[in-house]
Amino acid sequence: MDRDYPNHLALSHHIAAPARRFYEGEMASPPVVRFAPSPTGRIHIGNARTALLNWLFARRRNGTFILRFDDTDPERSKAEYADAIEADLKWLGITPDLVRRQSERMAAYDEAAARLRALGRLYAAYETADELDRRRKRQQALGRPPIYDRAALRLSEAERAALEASGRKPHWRFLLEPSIVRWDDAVRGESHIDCASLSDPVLRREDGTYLYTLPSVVDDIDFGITHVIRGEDHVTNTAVQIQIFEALAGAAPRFGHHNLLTDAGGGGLSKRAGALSIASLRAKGIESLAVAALAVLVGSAEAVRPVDSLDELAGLVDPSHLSHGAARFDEAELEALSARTLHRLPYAAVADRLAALGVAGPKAEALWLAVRGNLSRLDDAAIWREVVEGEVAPIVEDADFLKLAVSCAPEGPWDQSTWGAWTTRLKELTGRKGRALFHPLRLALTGREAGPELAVLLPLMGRARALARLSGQSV
RNA sequence: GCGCCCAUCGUCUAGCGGUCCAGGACGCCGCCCUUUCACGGCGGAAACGCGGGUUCGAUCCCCGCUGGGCGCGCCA
Repeated sequence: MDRDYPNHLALSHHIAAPARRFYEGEMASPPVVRFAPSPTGRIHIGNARTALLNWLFARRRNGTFILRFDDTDPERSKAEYADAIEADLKWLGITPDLVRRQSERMAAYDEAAARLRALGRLYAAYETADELDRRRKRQQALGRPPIYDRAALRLSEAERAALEASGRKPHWRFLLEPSIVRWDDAVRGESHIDCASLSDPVLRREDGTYLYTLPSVVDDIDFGITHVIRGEDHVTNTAVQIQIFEALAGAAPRFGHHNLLTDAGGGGLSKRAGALSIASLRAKGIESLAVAALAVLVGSAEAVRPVDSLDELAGLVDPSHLSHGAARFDEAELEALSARTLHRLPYAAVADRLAALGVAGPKAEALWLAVRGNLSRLDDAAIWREVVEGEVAPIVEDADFLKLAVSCAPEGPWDQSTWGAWTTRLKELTGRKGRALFHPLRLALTGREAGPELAVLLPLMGRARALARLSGQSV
C-alpha cells in the first residue's frame, strides 16, 4: 500500500489494526469482509447467498463483517430498502459488525478521483449517453465488441475548449492499461481478464456523482477489506477494480467469486426475485436456518442438510468447495429442509417463538418434543396446543366404536403406555386392526387425519378431554 | 455478435489416466418401527451431453459441437 496514502478515512477503533493489511498468501490475521447491496429493493435468495458466504467466512475466522450500502445512485436508493435489508439479514441471523453508507463518503471519493487524475488515469470524456448508446449499437451491428474508442483522448485543446464553451460537462473515465490482469480467485483458482477487451469504465458522472466502481474500491481500501466474496457476475469488474486498487493502494484484496443460483427451471434468478425474496420465505413460515443452509450448501461439495446453528453451518462452508457452474435453487427442496430443520430443534432454541404462539408453561417442552417431528412449519405447533389443551371439534366416523372406546378407557393418570393398552383391549373386543382401529380414534381425539403419535399426545391431552371428544363433545 | 465460466444419477455434487460395471446427500420406490397418517431406521432403482483426437488405457488431458450461466451501462 502506498505510504503516502492518507489514513484518516480508515476505520479506526472499530476494527483491529492487523485487519487493515491486505491478503498476503496464507491468512495471518482475521479477515475483514463486506456485503454491499444497493438499497434499491429487498434481498432475495441470491443476495442472501452472498451475504451468508461472507458472514460465515468471517465468523469462522473471527473476522469482521461490514454491511455497506452502495447507495451512490440517489435516484434509486431508498432508506426504507436499507432498513428492510438489515431486517432481512437479521432474520437470517446476520448482525453486521459495522454498517456504512457510501452516500456519506463523497469526500473520500473526491480525493481518490483527484489522485487518479494526477496519476493520469482519469480523463474527461464529452460524449452524451445517447451518442455512446448509438455507437455501441453500431459496433454490435458490425460484429465488433462494444468497446469505448477513447475518442476523448484524441480531442485537441481547441476542440475541448469548444465543447466546454458550448456548455458540455464531461464525465470521467478510468484509463485502463491494456494488460491481462490475473488473480488467484478463492473460489475459481487462477483467473484472468484481458483488459484490452474492456471499455474504460466511467467512474464519475457529468453531474459529479459516482458510479459503483470507484466508491467500491475506495471503501474496500479504507475499510481494510481483505476478501471480496461476491457473485460471479462481478468477474469482469474484477480486472478493472484490480487496476484501480493498484493505482490507489498498490495492492488488491483477495477475490472470491461464487457461482450463481438459478431457479428450479434453470433460468436466471433475478427474474423471479420477488418470489424468492427473503421476506416472502419468512412469510411462508420457512425456517431461517434452513434458508441459510440451503443458500450456501447448494452448489457446494457439501451435502445439503439441516443444521442446528449458523456456527455449525460456518464449519461446512469453504469458498474453495463451491462449484463453478450455476446451481439450481429449488423452493420445494427448501420446504423439505425447513421441515427437517424443525424436527431436530431443541426446545430452548424455539421457546421464545413458541411462547409468542401461546405455547408456554410447564407442558410446553413436552408438547414441543411430542409434536416437532410432525411439523412442517413451527406455527403449526399452535394447532397441537389446541388439540392438547384447547378446544377441538371431534369428527365422529363410527359412533358405536367410539362409545365402546369410552367404556373401556383405562383409569388415570395416563402415561405413554396408556394408548397401547387401550387399543389392544379395543382390538380384542372388536377384532379391528390397522386403519379401522386407529383412524376413527385419531379423528375423534384430534379432529384431524394426521398428526404425531397418539401415544405421546394422549397423556398431554388428559383423560377427561379425551373421553369427552370420543363422546362427540367439542372440548 | 464478442469475451469469461460450466457440463457426472430427477436435483446438489465426489471423482483430479488404471483404485469407477462411478461414491455421498435430497427426492423417488420398498421394508421395518406399528395392528393407522406422519416422524425415524434400513435397503433399492437411478448418471459420466455428442463427435474427434492423445494414450497400452479415458468420467478424468486436448480440439470441435451442442446445451447452460454470466458479462459487454453516465446500473450495482
